[in-house]
Amino acid sequence: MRLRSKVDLQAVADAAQVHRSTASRALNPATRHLVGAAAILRVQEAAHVLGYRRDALAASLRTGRSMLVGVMVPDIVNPVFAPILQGIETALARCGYSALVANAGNDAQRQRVVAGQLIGHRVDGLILATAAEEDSTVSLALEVPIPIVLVNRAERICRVPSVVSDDGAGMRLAVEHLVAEGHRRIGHLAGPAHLSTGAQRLAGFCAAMREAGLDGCAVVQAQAYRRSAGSLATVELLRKFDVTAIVAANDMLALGAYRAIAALGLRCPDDLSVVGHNDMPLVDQVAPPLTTVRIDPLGLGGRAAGLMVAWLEDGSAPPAMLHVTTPSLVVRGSTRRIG
Amino acid sequence: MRLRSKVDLQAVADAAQVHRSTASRALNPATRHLVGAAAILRVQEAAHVLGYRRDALAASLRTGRSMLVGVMVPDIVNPVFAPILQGIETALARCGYSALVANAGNDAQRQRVVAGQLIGHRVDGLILATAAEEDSTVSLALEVPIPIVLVNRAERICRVPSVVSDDGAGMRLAVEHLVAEGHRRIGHLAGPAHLSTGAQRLAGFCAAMREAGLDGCAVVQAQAYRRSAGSLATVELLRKFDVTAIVAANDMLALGAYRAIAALGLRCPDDLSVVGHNDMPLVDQVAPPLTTVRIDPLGLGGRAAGLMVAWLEDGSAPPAMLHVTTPSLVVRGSTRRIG
DNA sequence: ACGATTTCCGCAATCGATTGCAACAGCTGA
DNA sequence: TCAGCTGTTGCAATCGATTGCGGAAATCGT
Repeated sequence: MRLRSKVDLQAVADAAQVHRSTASRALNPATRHLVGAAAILRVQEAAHVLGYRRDALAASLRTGRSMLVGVMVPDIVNPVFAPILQGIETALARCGYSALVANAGNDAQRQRVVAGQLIGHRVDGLILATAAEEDSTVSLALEVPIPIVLVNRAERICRVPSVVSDDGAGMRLAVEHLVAEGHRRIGHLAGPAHLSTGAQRLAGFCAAMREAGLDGCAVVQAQAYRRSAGSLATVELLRKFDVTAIVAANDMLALGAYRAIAALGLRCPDDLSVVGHNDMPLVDQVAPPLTTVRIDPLGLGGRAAGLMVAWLEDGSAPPAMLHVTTPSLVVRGSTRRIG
Repeated sequence: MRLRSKVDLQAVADAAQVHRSTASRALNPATRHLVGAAAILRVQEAAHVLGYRRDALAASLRTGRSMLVGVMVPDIVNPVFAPILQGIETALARCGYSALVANAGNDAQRQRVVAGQLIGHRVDGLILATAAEEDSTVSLALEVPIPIVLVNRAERICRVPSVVSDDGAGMRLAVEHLVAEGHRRIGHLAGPAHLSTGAQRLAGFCAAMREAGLDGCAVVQAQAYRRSAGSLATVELLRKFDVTAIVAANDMLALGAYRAIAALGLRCPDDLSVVGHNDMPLVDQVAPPLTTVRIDPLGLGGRAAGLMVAWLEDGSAPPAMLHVTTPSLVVRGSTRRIG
């Protein structure tokens, strides 16, 4: 006597006059061929009539697979991550997986805790958009062990598959564009050094400047990828160096630079050109429209999810290599020809 | 003989020389008082040494609670939803719950499918940011039944607890501001009529116009909350009506209006004032900075999550009422005094 | 018509944690 | 000394679906 007459597999089986196991097989496309046509019909009919809903939880317990992939982002409000998430979700969905998204913040310890919770919920794998150059959550995943893929940010030494935009190439595009527009004194608004995007873009900037025969030491580092940090760093940059253009490690920092420039009574691009990085949503409509390095966030997310699915289906870990996508430059109104 | 020597509760119990059940109780703060102090110590020690990780899945199967709340948004890339999600997540986390976020798109049928998947994953409740004025996913949830709360968008007739911003008040703020600035001929860029935000804001606009003694029939409806739809609708609005100001149902539409205005060779705010709605991230830095109605997305999300948790903990459904938060107006550069 | 296959289906174990029930030890008070 | 109580612990059932194994039934060939 069940008060809450839940429709479980048993109920369907009873209604269809077959055994639970037969009902299970009839309902699962992969095992359906083991069941007679008449039985399949009866079971499907019964399931439909009773409004049966398969309990993924119980199935996961038995099969050991949840069809869930945990995705960690540092800050869901940062528009950069939305399209990456989108790319991950659609790619996962195509293969029958869902994303369990967690907003983990920037603190490494909290990230580990959150990862632990995801693992506790039996996610089949982890995709991190949070990785630091030396990331303890990656270590955790390797210990457990659980499949893990990095996206957007990679570790310095590559321990797991990672898909990132070519940060060096991106900075070269930015610097070459500015040089072509007549700029010589170019500053860099660097991101946090413990993140690959911060470190790689700084390195790329310096390399590009050297290649152009310029001195690349006009660098100030922002504390975080936030507008406020970008403003602060810009003020410092302009105080220390005499530049005509700024390459920011990130669109958020570039927007911070906009504010600082306005606050100092200067104008962009008349007094100062600015180049961002990521081409995140809406930067085409800020004032002035931001010239920026476009990464392909949907592609990034899609490839990361693809690697994860391949890992899960194949069962063996893919090589711990860097998968790099090439960025492009979108020239808008924040850069101008000088001299 | 287990090849993959998984540490389950049994392993911990063995190491601590107690029964599984004792180990379970010792590890659960709520039942710990039933266990002797010595045993607790041994169990905790063993769990720590073995690196035991509680399997939330198995626990959920037994207890019937997953501590997961499904959250559906129509478009994760739309920056409006990020802060709402943020609010939901932090409020849930404070109570030990996590959010299972699903990007369901705008199609009602797909939304039902996604909701079904969430339910299949045994989420304890559903929070919808996708609701239409008559929403079939809500019907689904009521049938199942499963706790459900609406956020940002409500149904026309309130079947479940819903927390929304006071759309009527928001439009009144917008219209009154424009009237105070000397505008008389004001148009409305309406959102989709099947969404409460579209319908309520339209109604609010008309009411506010009437109150101001003005004729409020300069209305064109956008097909969706996207910039492209906003552009199209704006072109039509300006073709049909001679207005000096536009109140958009949504910031995305307002940004679309910006584009259309520029494309028509006009300028904002010189030729046309524009007011948005939501104050989503970054609209403070578009050109010109958008005057908009600020809703409190974190508060919205937080209250929705709070209602959900109360429902889950209490066990009985809270009244199916509308919870309304009052918006405020943020005056920036897209509106100007005329006459 | 009979043995050999193939097809279909039921049985029971399994995943890992939780929890009602009962047993048990040690203690108190009569 | 024993009934009764309290505080701990063990036992076994339970949540719901999956799946290896073996047997029954149906089909086929000769």
